[in-house]
Amino acid sequence: MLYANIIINISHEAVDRPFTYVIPDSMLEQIHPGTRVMVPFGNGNKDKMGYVLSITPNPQVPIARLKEISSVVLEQDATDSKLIELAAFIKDQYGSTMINALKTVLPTKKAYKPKKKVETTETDKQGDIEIHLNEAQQSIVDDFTSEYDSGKRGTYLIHGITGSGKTEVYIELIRHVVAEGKQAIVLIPEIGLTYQTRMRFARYFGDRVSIMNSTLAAGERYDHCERAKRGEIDVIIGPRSALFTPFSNVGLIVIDEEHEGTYKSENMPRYHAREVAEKLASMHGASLILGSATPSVDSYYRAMEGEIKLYSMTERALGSELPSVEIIDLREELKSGNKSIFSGRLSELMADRFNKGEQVMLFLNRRGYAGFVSCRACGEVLKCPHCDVSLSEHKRMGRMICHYCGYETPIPKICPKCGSKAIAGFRAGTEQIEAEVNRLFPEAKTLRMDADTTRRKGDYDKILGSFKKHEADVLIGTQMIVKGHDFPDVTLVGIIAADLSLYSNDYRANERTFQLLTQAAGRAGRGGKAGEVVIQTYQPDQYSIVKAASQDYTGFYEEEILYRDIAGYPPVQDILAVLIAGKDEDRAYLLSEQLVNIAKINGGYARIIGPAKAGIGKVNDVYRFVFYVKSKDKKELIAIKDAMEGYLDKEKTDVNVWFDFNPMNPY
DNA sequence: AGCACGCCGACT
DNA sequence: GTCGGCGTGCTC
Repeated sequence: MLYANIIINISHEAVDRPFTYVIPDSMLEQIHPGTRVMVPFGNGNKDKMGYVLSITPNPQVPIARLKEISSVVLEQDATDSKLIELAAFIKDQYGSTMINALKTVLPTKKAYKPKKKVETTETDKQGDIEIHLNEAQQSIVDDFTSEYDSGKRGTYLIHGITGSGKTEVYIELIRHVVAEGKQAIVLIPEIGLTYQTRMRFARYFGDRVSIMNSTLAAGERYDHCERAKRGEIDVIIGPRSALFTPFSNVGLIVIDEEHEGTYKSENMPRYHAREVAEKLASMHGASLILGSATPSVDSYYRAMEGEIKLYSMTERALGSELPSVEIIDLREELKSGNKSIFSGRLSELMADRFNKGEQVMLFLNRRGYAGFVSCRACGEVLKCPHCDVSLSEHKRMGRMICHYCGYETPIPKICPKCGSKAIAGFRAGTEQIEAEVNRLFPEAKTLRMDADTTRRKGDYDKILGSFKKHEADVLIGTQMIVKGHDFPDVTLVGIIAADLSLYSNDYRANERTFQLLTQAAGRAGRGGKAGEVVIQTYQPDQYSIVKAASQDYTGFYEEEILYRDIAGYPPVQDILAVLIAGKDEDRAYLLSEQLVNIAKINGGYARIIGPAKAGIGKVNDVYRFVFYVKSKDKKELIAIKDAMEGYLDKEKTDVNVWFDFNPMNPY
């Protein structure tokens, strides 16, 4: 006998969980995850509509209490059942409860107050504007559309250097599928679209395109969903959650900047938008386009293995030259007595640009004025009393902040341990760079962009807009200034400390460094003028830095994949991280040992590393342990995860367990 | 969300 | 005695 776990279509917290029903033999064929059924519910046995989540041979509830499904709904809502099937996929792949998977996938049913009307674009009407494609762009469009028209579907990777014009290619491909009455989903990294790109899409698709903001309120998201359901839009552009737009017939999914870390969810379930998009594409019979100037090693590996098709664009669309890049060895600078943040070469070039009235971008891979505060007399480091990490200094606010739990305390004047006054923050931050620029070039106007100066909605656009209007000579910032913005007057990019992103103990450190440097360098010389890039580093021989300087992606990839292969890291092997957290340290450790045992019993070739105290062993007074399971066969890892989930279902414990496949950050 | 069960006030 | 108030709690 088979049973169905069903969620009742009532929008209320209290019944927002599955109920089990007997599947009558006559319905066995028709019932799958996502099927809409009618079931008797509640004391009055009123017929309610529900969605089948999953099918199981052994129900959790005594069989005597179960009722039968009364009927299968004739008109199946294809979009809803697709999304539920997608939720089931997410649950299976990443490990989570079905409810959590559903919550990430289904639009909020909550009613919303229609406040201000949606921002309207004051653009030209949809239609026939030059799109002019160059040869490289046109050949991709031709190849893709001919495959598409012959009924072929699949995943494609467009490797196009910065400025090669990927957006125009996307627009052409989308136009092609939209012309067939299908819809398209375009994913962009959380950081948002530039104004120009937004305008370009609006120009081609008029009011048939909807752009989701990453700071979207629940009500607004609901509105997008309703419009999509009513068939009022053909194209949705948004962050990873835009995948869950209830379209009836998706023809194409585009993931721009596919290497970006924001495509991996940091909440439970920790799904990767790339993988979910591929599943969604196959459900709809759609194709998936991945695009990047610096493809993820994961995707490029798949292209090299012949799993997905690779397109390359190696020239800038407007024909401007790639910038010339110099690597400056900071060790030599120190030897020659230069203690400034800027090397001699960088300050020389900055002076030159200020004289010419051109603009400079200074990039630092570090947040705020942050960094730990330590005592130079006794060596004491200020730590969070609740977490196993050092506190970060936020000078402007005069406070020390824990980036893990939010704990705050004033910046101390004397060392709490020995009373010395020699207590101070280390490391360069964007604030310090700004101060240094002001000191060396008092006439240069500076703008700073980092987590502190972009706190409010609109700050981001304001700073970039102001820089674009040339209201400042220098833009100093973290990661967020390197994303695809065109500043034609920028002819110099300075990377202050290229190796900062190498110091994390994470296998992706080199990949991340290469991507950041390549993208930062790509900001220089986008107008007619030639650009120069200065990369300052203490490790001038590191391959990720050398290859970024020569803008040599394949060279980087070849070195990187060699290392991944030897070390057994993704994409050559898959990793399942299991995080165990509990207030009681002993119980948490005991459970991690039990789970390791289950992994050993259920795994054939999988290797297990741990359990060990997590890198950050305590957060908010909760103790954390971690172990990793590695295998060349992802299915094996999923089976191990399923076995552990089964154990946890039965065991009932106050210790929390999370799964994370191919984690983006070490635990 | 619905619907029943439940334990106290004013009604035939 | 008993009809009905809606507070509380459960729904496979």
